[in-house]
Amino acid sequence: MEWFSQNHRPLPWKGEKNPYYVWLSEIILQQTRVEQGLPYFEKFKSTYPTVAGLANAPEDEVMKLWEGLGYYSRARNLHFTAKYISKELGGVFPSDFEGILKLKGVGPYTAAAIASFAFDLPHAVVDGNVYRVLSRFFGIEKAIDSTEGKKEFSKLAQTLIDTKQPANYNQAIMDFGATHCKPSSPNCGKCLMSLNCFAFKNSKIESLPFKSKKKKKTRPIL
DNA sequence: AAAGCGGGGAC
DNA sequence: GTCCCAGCTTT
Repeated sequence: MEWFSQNHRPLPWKGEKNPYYVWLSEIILQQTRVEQGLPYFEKFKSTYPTVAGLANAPEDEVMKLWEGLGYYSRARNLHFTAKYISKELGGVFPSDFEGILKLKGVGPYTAAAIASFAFDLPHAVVDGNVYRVLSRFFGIEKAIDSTEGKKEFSKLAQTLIDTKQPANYNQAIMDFGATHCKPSSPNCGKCLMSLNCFAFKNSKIESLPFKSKKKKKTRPIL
């Protein structure tokens, strides 16, 4: 958080408290780089300023707006959930973790993100950035793509969160992973925590985090 | 537990 | 080519 206080990336969803906008940004950013998702967030926000607007939009219009972003089930679930919130929940976004997690297209990461950013609830996010930062700093070699590994990281993350400012903590650790503790060529040279970092001290920056799954094979040439 | 889903940038 | 990205759903 000290690092974060002096390394701000100004992004339109930072500090956002409207759960609809937080949700929208998080769905768009699933497995998607910030730079790629940014214009889509602006498009959706201006086209559908409210969840009711999104709910009332025709399906093909929503899909057309999503075009080019990939993982199209996200768009279908986005539209479905907007209709659900608008029609079944009276337009009121769920405000507790369990309720948020029930929404179609919302998993553990996104539920924690919405809970913390929009409602200041102390749920730690665990995304690709968090896996990387925690595995390196604590020297956790358990596979991040295994059921057991996910449980362990999630449990650890939850013990680390600053319960007084969960939104700021979650933003900080993800930004730190995205721009400082990067997958390749992390900026260990000027890292506030390198002297306490297991991976840095043991030359394991390149081998952490550990994944067990084989690389996806190229399609055989027929 | 493993597979399926995508476009795109960095190396 | 390979890896990874503010992951989730289905098998």
